[in-house]
Amino acid sequence: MASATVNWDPIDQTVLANEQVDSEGRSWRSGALVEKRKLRQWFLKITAYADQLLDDLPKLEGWPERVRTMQANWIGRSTGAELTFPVVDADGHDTAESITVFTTRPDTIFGASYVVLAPEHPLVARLTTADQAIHVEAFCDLVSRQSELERTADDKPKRGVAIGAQVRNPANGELIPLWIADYVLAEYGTGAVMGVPAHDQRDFVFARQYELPVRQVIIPEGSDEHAYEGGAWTEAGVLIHSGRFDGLPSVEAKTAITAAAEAEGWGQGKVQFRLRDWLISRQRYWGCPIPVIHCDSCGVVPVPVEQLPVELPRDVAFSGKGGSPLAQLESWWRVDCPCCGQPARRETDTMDTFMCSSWYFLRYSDPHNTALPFTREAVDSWLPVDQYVGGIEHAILHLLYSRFFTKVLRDRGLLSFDEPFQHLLTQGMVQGITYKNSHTGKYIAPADVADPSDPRDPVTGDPLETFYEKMSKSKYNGVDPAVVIDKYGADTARMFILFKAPPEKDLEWDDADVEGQFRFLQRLWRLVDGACQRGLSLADGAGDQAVVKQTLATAISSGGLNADEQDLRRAVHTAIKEISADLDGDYQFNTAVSELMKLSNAMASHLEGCSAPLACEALRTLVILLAPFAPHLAEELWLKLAGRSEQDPLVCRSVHCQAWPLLDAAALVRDTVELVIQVKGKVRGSLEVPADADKTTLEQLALASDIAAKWLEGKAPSRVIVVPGKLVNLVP
RNA sequence: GGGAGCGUGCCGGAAUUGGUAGACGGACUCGACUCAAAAUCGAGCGCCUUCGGGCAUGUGGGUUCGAGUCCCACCGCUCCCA
Repeated sequence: MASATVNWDPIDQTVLANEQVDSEGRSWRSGALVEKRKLRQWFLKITAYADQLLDDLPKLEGWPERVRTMQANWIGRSTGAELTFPVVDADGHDTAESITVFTTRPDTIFGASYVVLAPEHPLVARLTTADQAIHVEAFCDLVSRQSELERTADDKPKRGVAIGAQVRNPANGELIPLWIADYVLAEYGTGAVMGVPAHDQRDFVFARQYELPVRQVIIPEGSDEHAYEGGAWTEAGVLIHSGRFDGLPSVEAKTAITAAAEAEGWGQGKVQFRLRDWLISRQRYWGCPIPVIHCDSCGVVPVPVEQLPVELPRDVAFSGKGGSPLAQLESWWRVDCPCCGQPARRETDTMDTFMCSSWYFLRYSDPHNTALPFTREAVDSWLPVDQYVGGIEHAILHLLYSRFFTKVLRDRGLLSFDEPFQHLLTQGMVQGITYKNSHTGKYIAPADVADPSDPRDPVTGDPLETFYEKMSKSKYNGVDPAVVIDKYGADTARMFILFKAPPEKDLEWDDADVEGQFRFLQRLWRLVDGACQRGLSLADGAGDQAVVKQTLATAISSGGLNADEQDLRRAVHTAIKEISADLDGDYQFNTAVSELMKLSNAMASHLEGCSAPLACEALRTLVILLAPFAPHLAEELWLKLAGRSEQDPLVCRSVHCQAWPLLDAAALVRDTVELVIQVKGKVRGSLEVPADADKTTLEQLALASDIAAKWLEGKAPSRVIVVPGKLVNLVP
C-alpha cells in the first residue's frame, strides 16, 4: 500500500491503473478525462517482474510481432545512470541537500547547463528562494491543471521557472541554476533531469526559450562542430569540452563516465523502466474485496485464511454519489481485528477487474475443485493455453497482467510454466456501415438512408459520407447478428463472417455479402438434393475410403477413370488438402470457405458424369468438410444423403462424428500440365505437356513450339531456364 | 519525432513464399427462362490498342532469366509510444 498521485476517473468516481488511461488521457471504461489525485492505494509490484516480462517476449513466437513490440514499449527499459548534483548555498558551498537525476545520456554531463525538477518534487518548496517564491507557486498551480499529455507532447511549448537555487555539476564543478518545468514528471525516474540543450531536443527548445547556455560536448565523428540551427545533436559521436573524456566515442563514454561517477561517489549505473506498479484499488462495489483489515494498534492485518473469501454485502444501497458504497455500509466494514480483537475497519476498496481476468484461464483446468483454485497437477497438464483469441485492445492490459500472474504463481511453486499463452490471435472487429453528413457533422442511421447508392441526409438532402467504422451507438452503425440469424440462420451468419475477411482483420459488415453467402448454402442444398433425386446415397458407408479404393482398383483394369471422374477427384482432394492446411496453423477461414465454393462448383459441372462410388466420395467429402463451417446444414445434408438414417438412434453417426477426410495425393496428379513459355521473362503462350516430362524434354518441346519460332525469330536462345511442371523461360 | 504493420480491379480479398497477378465472392453488364419481376442458369468484367501487342500490384530506382513477393529511397494510411 502506498500513497501516490493516481489517475482519478471523475465519472466512475474511481482510480485507474496507468494501462487503463489512453493516449488522450481518457479512461478506458468511461471515456472521461482523467484527473490527478493524491491517495493511499493498493498496488501489485509488477515492476519486480519488469525484466522477465521484457526478456521473455522473444519466447512468444506464436504472438503477433506488433503485440510483442507494444509490450516492450510499455515496459520501456532504458539503461543509464543516476547522477547526483549537490545543492550549493549563496556562497557556492555544498549544502547537505542534493538532486539526483536519471539520464540515459551520462556521456553528455559536461554539457549540462541547468537541472530541472518536476514541479511536484518534494525539494521544490524547501529550495525555492524568497524572491522566486511567488513565481514558483503560480507556476506549480498552472501545471497542476495540465494533463500529462499537455505537459510532455513534443509540439507543446515547454514552460518553466528558475527557483533561485544552484547546484554543482559533479563532473566539472560548474555551478548551474535549478529550474522547475512542466515537461518533467514526478513519477518518471527521480523526478529530476539534467538539462543538456545541445544534445536533447526538449532541453534545446527549453534553453532557447529561456536563454540558457547551449554547450556542445559531442560532435559527429570525423566532422566539424555541429551548428545549432535545426536543433539538438542526439546521435552518437565523439566527446569534446569534457575534460579527461575528450576524444572518447560517446558510446564508450557512457560506461566510462558512469564508472567514474561510481568511483568518485556522485552517481551509479541504473536501469529505469517506464512500467509503474499496478494500482489495483478501485472505489467500486463490483469487484473482489481486498482482503485486509485496518486496526489502530496492529496496522494492516490480512484476513485469516479460514475467513476467506470476503464476500460482498447484499444489503448495499447505491446512492450514485461519489465513493464506494461499501465505505458507507458500516455493518459490513466494522469488524474485530483478527490479531487483537479490538474494533477495526475492513478495507472497502475492491480489486481492479483485471485481477480476476489475469488467472481465470487457470481455473478451467480444475473447475470442480472446491478447496483450491486449481491443483498443480491439473494446471500443468492442461496449460499453457495453445491458442488464445482476443482483441488487440488487450495487447498491454490483460495480456501483460496475465503474464505477470503466471510468473508470480510459478515462483510460488503453484505451476510450472513461464508463459500463459503460446499462440495469440488478435481478431479484428466488426465494422458497420456509417453515414455522416460532413456539413452538419451528424451521423445518419442506415434505416433513414433511402437510396444507399446515393446516400443523402433525409432532412437537409446533403450528400452523405459513407465509410465503415467500429460499431458505436452514437453513430447508428451497429449490426445485430440476431437479425441475420433470424432471417438466414446461424450457418449463413457464420459462413459470412468467416469468408468476408481473414480473422485478424476488421470485418466490414455488408448485407449484400450475407445474401451472397446464403445463396451459396442454398446452392449446396440443391446440389445434394439433385444427387439424392438421382438415387445417390451414403448409406452403408458408400463413398468412404475403402469403397473408393476398390472402385479405383477395378477402374484401372477396365480403362481407368473418365475425364469427369478425374477432374472431380482432383477437385475433391485439392479441397481436402487446402482446407486442412487452412484450419491448421494459421487460421485462414476465408480461403477455406472459398475452397468449399470451388469444390461445389466442380461438383456442379462433373458430378453427373461420374460413377456412383466417385460421386459419393465427393458428396461425403463435401459435407464433412462443410461441417465445421455450417454445422446445421451439414448435418441436414448428411441426413438427407442417408449417411445417418432418421430412425438411427446412434448419435455417433452424425456428420460431426465422422473422421476427417484423408488426402489421396495420387488424385492430385495430372497426366498433362500446362507449360508456360516465357521469352525473356514475358509470358508468350503455353503448351500442353506430359506431367512427368524431364527438363531436357521440356526444353526441347519449348524450343520446337510455334511460340519459340515466332518470338526467337530463328535464333537459338543464349540461356534456357526450365522449372518442371511450371514454365520454360527462353532468353535470347 | 521513434517503433510496428500495411498499400493488389469498382469493392472484400487470393497468389504453393522469387515462377502464368487478380483465385473465391460481391457489385455491375449482356443473354436464357418469365406476361413481368424475383429466384435460377449461361456469358462478360484491370487499363490502352492500329487487334500484332503494349501497360499494370502506392511512386522512383536496384538485384534477377524472372519481382506483388527481396534490397534502397520517397509518398500515403493504420496502430503503439512520445
